[in-house]
Amino acid sequence: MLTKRIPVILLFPPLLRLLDDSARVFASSFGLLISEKAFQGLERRKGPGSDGDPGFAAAAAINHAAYPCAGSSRADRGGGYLLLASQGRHLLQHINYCMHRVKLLQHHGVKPILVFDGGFLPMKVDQETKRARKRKENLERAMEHEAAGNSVAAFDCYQKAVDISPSIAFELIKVLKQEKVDYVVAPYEADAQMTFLSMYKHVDAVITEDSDLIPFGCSRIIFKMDKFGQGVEFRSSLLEQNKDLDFTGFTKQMILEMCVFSGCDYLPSLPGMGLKRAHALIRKYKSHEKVTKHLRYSGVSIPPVYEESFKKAVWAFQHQRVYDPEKECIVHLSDVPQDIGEDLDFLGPWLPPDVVKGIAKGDLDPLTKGPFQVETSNSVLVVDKAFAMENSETIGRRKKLELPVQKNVLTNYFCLASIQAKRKFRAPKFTPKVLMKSSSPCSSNPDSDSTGSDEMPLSSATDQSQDFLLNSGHSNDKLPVTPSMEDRLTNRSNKCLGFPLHGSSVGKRCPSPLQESYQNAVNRKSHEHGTELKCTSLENKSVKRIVSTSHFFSENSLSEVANVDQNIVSCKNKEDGTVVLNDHPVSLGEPKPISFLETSIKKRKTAHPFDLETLPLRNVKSTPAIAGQGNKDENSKNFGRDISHVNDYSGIAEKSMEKFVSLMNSFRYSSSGSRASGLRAPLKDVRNTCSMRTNKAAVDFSEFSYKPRKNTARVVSSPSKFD
DNA sequence: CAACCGTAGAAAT
DNA sequence: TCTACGGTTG
Repeated sequence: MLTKRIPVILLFPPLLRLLDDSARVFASSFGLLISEKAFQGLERRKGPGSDGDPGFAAAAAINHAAYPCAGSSRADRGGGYLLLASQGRHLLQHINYCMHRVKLLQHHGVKPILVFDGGFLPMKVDQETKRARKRKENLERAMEHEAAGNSVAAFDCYQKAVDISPSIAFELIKVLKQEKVDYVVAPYEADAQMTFLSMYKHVDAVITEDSDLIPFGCSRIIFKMDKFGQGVEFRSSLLEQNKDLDFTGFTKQMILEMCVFSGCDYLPSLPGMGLKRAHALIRKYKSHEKVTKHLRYSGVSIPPVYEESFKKAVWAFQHQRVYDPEKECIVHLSDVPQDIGEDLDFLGPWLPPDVVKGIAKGDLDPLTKGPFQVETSNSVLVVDKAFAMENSETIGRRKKLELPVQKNVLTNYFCLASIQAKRKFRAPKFTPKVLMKSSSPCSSNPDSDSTGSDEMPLSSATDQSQDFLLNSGHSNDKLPVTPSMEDRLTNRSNKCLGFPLHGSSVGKRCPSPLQESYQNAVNRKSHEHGTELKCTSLENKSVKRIVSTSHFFSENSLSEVANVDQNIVSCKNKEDGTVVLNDHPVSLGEPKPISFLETSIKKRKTAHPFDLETLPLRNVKSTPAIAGQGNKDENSKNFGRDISHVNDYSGIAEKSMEKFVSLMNSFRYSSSGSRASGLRAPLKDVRNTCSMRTNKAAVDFSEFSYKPRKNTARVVSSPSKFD
């Protein structure tokens, strides 16, 4: 998983752990934006390809990586073709996995937009070249091993020498084009791009594994979404209600500075400075200037460069260059301040509109800014062959497809907790009126009580993926498409957004037998999740672009899910007879009391000093969302604030949180238990003999000393550059 | 000085 | 995720 490879990112998951109230387990699938990182397992390693030649030119790397496969267990299949196919299998797994997620979201009426990483930010080039160097070393080592006849060791090194993610992205984009799923390749970082889309309400939420989205200021993030569509939701608006760390009075700026202090991609943290200390310091001194001042005053020697680097890191979070799909040009995430200086290249060099557009569409290599060097036809061939091979294998033996499993234990923990909670979860008594009209999946199906059917979604997920595979494999022979409301809707939304691609649209083919089996599986799953579907539809009131779910299911008249989902769509239509984006699907009446919050949050509920309005929202409106009324714009703008639906998840959330908190209680922050709280005076004037953690942005901390420890001397990196 | 805490590196996956 | 370590608290 990505976070294991990049220590810098590791620094933020602790923050995630500390979020309880604002990070809630949600039990329905929603959210509109998927980062490729959400599909973990997708990236074994982030960064350039071997030989310092980064990015998408990974096809060459595939050859290298594939080569040792011949010597491995797959040798029996023989030949170079197999080598590539073997790699293709990996590609396929990832693509398959991604598409499963896409379909899952689409099934729940969510329109995903996949966001890919683009070029490197100058600030990160150091890291990337280091990674590239390591890969090169591994490649050389692999060749040595190979020459020595040690194929196992060689294979190991070959694996380390390869960056497969660009090739996955490249192939995935092809599939996305075929499937008419929206995507966008960021000019630089996907995180910034996703934040941009979220900020300007092109999407309602971001699904990702990367907690960098928090310092970026993304207001609604869904972490660790599993294959059931469950995950942990983060809302910046609920941050104040967090218990483990007290964020009351924190502005977005403070959160950002806290994160930078504790270490980020753009700036390594000071030794001994972790999230807790950063939090305590920011809490007390409010701004990074005052914090550094205080640290210096306390005798900590901080290099003069630090403040400048700190500012740059903050700016990189705030003003990074991203692609504006509306204007079809490169823009800053937010307007740059005056004092930022002349040279803005550290935010990502400016790019001409045609280039950045080409990159966004996946037509241009974000690194070379030119056409891809990859031999497309070949790779297609390889992948197609791999598809065929995979299919014959999986269908023939009905072998369980090896989807990348979420290995993160925290994730698993959450999912487990959610599943456990789900077993005991009963339909909320409160049901939206509109939904009552149709046959509810819960009421009509005796199995809707999900007890004991946990394996089901698993297998259905597998089926689904396989089915998808099959379809993709034959995706050239597309069946006639009938124009529909959804199509119009789709076109419209695309037009207005200017995304590279089309609208979503899954179910435009006649259901194949496999598809039908998938449908059945989905239906069964839907029954199981009946109540959650209702929640989903509740959620959807704030979802900006709901497309095609009903279409998908309308071809399967048996689907009760379809009824529900169609209801949503029909509600969307009812205002003026045409499909309206951003409309409320259901009328909820009075906002419900928030039981979850009431029970688990004792903190005061004051006006939010956490200043959401500091964000450069284009359509800012402070009117609180009132469920069931208001115009469409308001709905989408205020989605982050209407938490009435929380009611429905309370059981799940409490259950999960209870376990979560007990597991994570080592992180408990109690204001009364003074030990952890408050500021610890750092050790004074002790020379920091240790080296810095290595793979971070290059900042010279040779002068710096802060809470040094003996054991830090064990750090491997030889600080030659600090000499 | 025991108990506890946060950080950081190693190990496992 | 696990664990060792140095540091703080009372």
